[in-house]
Amino acid sequence: METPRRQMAARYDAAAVEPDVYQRWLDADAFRPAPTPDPGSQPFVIIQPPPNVTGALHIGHALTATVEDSIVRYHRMRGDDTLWLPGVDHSGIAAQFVLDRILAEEGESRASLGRERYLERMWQFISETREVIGGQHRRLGASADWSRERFTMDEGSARAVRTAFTRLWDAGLVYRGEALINWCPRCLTTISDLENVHRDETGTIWTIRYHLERSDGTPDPDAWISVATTRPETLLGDTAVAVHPEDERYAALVGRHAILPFLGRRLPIVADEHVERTFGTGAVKITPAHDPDDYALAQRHALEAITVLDEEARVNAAGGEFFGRDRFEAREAILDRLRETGDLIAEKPHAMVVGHCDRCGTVVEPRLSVQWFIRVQPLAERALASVREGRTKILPAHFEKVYAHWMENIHDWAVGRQLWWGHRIPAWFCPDGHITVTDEVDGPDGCAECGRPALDLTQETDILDTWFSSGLWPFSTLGWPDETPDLARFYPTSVMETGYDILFFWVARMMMLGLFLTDAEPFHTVYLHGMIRAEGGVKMSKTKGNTVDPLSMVAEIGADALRFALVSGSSPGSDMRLTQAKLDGGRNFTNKLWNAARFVLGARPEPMAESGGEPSLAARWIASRLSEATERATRQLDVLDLGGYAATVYDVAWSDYCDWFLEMAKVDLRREGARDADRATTWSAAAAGLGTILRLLHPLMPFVTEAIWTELRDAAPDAAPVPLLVTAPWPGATPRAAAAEDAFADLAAMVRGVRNLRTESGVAASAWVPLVVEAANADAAARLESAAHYVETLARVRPIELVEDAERSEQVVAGRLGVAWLGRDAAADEVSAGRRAAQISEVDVGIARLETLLANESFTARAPAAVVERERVRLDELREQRERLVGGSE
RNA sequence: GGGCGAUUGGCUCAGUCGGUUAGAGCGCACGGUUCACAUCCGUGAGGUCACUGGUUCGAAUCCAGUAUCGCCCACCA
Repeated sequence: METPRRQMAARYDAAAVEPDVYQRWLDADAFRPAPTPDPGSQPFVIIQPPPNVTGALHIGHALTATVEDSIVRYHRMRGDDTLWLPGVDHSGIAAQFVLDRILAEEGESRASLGRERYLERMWQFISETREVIGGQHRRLGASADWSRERFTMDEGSARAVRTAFTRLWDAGLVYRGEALINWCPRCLTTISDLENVHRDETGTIWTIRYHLERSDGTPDPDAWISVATTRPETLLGDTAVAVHPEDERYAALVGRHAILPFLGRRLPIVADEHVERTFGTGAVKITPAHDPDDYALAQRHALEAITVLDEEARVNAAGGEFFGRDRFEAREAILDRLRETGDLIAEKPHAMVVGHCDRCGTVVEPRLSVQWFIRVQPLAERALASVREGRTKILPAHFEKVYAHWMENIHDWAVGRQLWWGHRIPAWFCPDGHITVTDEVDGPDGCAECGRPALDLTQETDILDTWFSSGLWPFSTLGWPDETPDLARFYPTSVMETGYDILFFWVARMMMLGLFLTDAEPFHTVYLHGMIRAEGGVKMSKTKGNTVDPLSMVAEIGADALRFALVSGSSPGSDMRLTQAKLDGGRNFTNKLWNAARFVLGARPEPMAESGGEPSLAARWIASRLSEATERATRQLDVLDLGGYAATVYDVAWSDYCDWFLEMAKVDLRREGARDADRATTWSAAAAGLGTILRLLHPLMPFVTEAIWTELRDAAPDAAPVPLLVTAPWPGATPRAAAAEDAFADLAAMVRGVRNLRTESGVAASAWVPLVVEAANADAAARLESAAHYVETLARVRPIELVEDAERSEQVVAGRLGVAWLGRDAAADEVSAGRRAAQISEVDVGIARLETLLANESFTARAPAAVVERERVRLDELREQRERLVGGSE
């Protein structure tokens, strides 16, 4: 029974093909793990790093999706019990930032709406963006199990958050206390150290006189101590001046007092070893409520801390005449007044680092307040040990050092946020000051300490840092804290794939919380990808207008082409440049595959005979090459070397299969007098090879391979034995054919040599010219004869004449098969003389080098025998080649 | 101030725990209307692997140092 020949479209139309293919996968329910795992299968689980809900996906998300999807599809084909669980992060502060901006455009604000209506508005906003994000992942080909899609603000996450927080509290790892935290006066919330990003800036350092107190308590106009500061406005909160205990300049002053300008406050002069004598004047003004160093010093000396800035960083009532001014206005005003009084005695430029809010860029203000903290040292120790002892591996490995360094110097995590969008801290205050923490969704029954009824308690209004719920993600998504079947089956997970930029923010927190809460490493491998940069190696940013939008790329060149461009030439942890040339390369490769398939399907012999006889050299060779490529690709995917894998499949598909095999297959198929059975054999080999390539390539380029698979399945059921490629098994190991590979190598060398001869001799590309060959020996002659039909077509030479001891042209090519030169017609076109002489001297150089090497006794004695032997063989070959080149003419 | 990484043809990158002639894509030059593909095919030019020293029979690869670039961390006013 013959299948009618199918006609593939002349051009691959990704925009038309991809949505249709994706729908077929969904219809087949291809992305969901089986209801029960196959016996003997290993679980393979990736939990998707949840993108922010705040907007559309950018190119970094496309990279994440591509890498994860490739790995997941590979494992699915391997027959693993594979789950890729997708989700979205509520991204507290970022989401509020975006929504606030939208509200501002509408003339509304957080304040005008109030907490409840604001949160309603947020849910409405994010339900739209969540849809968009899911749709975009599907366009990229993400084979995630959408039925398990999660959100960090869904009820499951909320429950996990309450449980996790309560367990940390019960273990004494959560505390509430007064401390100097990073405050963003614009976002109006605490931020963590990680969200406080330091930038180098050139500021000014001013030197100010503080007059000393006289015995009558008034400032002495003639005696002072000079202090240096970069933040004059904090002067209002000064409560001391500090000097180094061994600084002789100030020794006499320690114990006395200075008088604070404007406010008249008495400032004790204290001695503290942390003061650097050589910096500034050697005397430091101490503002405990607005500087971390000063705060620490104040603790040592039991100094008062006076807050002089309000939430929005304006001078508060404690600031006297400067009340109500913004901190930077106040700075100028204070400097002006100091100039008036003559107490500003120096100002000069000063290189310094200034902390800014990661989200909005505002200069962070250290602020003294009562906050929730997680005591992280005990958590960090375990997280560190897991990596040190190899239970979790980080790729690339050098990030293990970065991780360790951070874990070793970790500070407590200020985890409360004065925001609305997020998980409210499950803590209740009792009028008597007691704190009750509970994981009960409805709150506690009463105060845990004094038993006062629940009605008297009020819940904490602070919410948790977004990264707290993200830190639970690998297990909260699987049902934790319940012992769900998914948790039992899929946890711990396998690979955590994400960008190195959130190693601390996220990976470290997952490790710490995961180990504490589940007593297991949440994943065995962390794969960190690099950042995508624009042409020229610069950062992509919307303001620079040099971003690559993944979705418009998909529309333009297709998801496969984009995916290929993102992965090829990349290595983990290294940034990579996404250039137009690279995108073109992906598009070209997609096109190449499509056309190769179009050729193969169009070349199907009709009617199709039974296969029979020996497979041709081309067929045996490509099978062997694909076997090698399969082994290599498998190895590379197993160690997550995506860039290497992409190169492997690209090379075998383009160079081996298309450039050589298909051209040789054409010869076999079109050869006059070929038997139908042989044609069938060759075509089957072509179809089988195509099937293998499709399977090898499917993880990275799922759409085009699936589309071709559909066609191939109809034409060659043996080559495409299952309905959908997405569920096809990964190619297995097949035997290599060393003989065929060697035979091909010699043949290809001959073809290349002859092509080169033609070009150099100026033979017209379309011209058929005779070729004369003096075979190296009888075996070579036999092999040449049996492969003559290939050489003829591939090198466009006809006829091929085998000779012995003939007079030869000066234009020859020499190889292991023998020496060849173009026949009479071409000889007349010779444009360069002495090619043979040049070849001989080239061979002589090689011979000389090898002779020297092999004469070196320390080489022959110390190098491994196999290496020495290889060099001996090579020398023999070159000597033979020289013999043949020289022939009888010398 | 600490730490990490990079440095390979004009550009972007590979280079398999050292093996002697360093690869690919793009770009470039030349040639091509061969019935899958010009998003293509063929041929070619182009690299003393940043520098210096060391280890070794042998170094792009290992070690030390230098330079340049990049990144991360960091409480000196």
